[in-house]
Amino acid sequence: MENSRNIKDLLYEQVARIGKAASSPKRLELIEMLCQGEKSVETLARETSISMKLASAHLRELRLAHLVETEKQGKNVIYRIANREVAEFWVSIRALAEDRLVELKMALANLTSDPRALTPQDRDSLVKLARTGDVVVLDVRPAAEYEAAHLPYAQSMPIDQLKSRLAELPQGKTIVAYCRGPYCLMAVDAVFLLKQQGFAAIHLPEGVAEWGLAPVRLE
Amino acid sequence: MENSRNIKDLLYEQVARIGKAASSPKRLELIEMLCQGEKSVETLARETSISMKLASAHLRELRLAHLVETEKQGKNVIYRIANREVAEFWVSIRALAEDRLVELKMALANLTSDPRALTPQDRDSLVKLARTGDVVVLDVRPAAEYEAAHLPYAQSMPIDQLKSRLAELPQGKTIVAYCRGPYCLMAVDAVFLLKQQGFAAIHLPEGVAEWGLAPVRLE
DNA sequence: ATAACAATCTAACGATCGTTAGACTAATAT
DNA sequence: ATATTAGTCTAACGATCGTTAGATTGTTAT
Repeated sequence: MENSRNIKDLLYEQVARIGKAASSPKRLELIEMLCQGEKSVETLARETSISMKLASAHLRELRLAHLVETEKQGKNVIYRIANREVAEFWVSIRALAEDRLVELKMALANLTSDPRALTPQDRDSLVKLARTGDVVVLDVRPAAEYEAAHLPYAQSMPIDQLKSRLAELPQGKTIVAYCRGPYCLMAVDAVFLLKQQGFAAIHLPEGVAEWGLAPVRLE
Repeated sequence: MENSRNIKDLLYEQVARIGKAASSPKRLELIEMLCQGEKSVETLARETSISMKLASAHLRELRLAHLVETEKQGKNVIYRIANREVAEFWVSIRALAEDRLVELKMALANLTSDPRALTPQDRDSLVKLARTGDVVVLDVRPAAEYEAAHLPYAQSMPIDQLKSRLAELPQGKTIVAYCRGPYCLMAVDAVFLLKQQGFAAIHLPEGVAEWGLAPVRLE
């Protein structure tokens, strides 16, 4: 019957709303930013290198797709990801893109020769090494993002403070630096700087979203 | 530096290609159809109620995003899903849509009061019951799709043959009918018919994609 | 009250997308 | 060789989208 066709059209149309939200590069970047923690429109615009007007327009789309939520705080509007499932979706669509699109695979290979992703076992080992203090896990994102969520036993040292705080780091140990994820290049820069200064540094191209850690609300 | 901005733009743009492919209702429906097994453009157009020209145009987009592959067979072009990851993505974006979009949740609730999804344990139990023959798992999709992939111990009985083949079904046992997935209504119709005929029938709103079963190539 | 600021809303532009029709290509059938 | 069938390519239409500018709404500071 033609009725069931109408029902089907309606169902697929709804799912397509999510696809549409994920069809713009800037909206994806905004989602990744929000996976790091809640942020104001101003901050989001600055971090993604777009105007506040454009950021507001894109965030509106994400809000209409119920992927993000807002809260007014003084004269700022704070955006946050709706729930953990949104972060999982971001990781999942990115994984499919890296699996299917050769252009993306090559761009990432050019970027860094680091291992692309850790297996769950790798992660367990890393956590164990970090707990015992055999390696130092360094979170080089802004402090607020570290507060919202960070990898187990990680230490906060924002990239712009790194140079002046090198003395806090132990000389003999391996340093594992991470940031917002594989498309964020702060940890790449950090490793470059650390190696220059004689440290044994490794780049971990993952972040809290990849580890399934949802950011907490901050006051 | 502005250079890292260019790199980032490039990376997010690639991921957005996948989002763009998933931003059209018809393309999503085509993906779901292909999750059932490989099909010609003609078949895909008929099953999704669109013209062959439009189907060809949409399939082209999916091909450019490397989500589907083609093979020429005589004067037909056979489309198939690129790999299992694509099917997983379809299940994942649909899950997010059902989680976030109230409209979708309500539409599905109106459609049927059946349980929405089975837990892994539920699936194990069902397989066990099907193996021992305590329930009959009925695949009401076209026979070719059953051939390409089907749930464990399922029996093929296409919806259009169901009425004439009722004698093949045991009277006392519970019959679990499934089709292409929660947005496909063939199993709903089948259960309606079976109940009318005095059978104890249940609708399973899942399909091979939800069970992580990749369709095999047919000759 | 007035000014400054954060953010949204409205309107507008060019670019892209969904859809359809018509010409075209390649494979099969007569 | 001609006709038929399956599918793609091109061009074109209106609709939607991304982006920017200008006006507007709240909120805070003076």
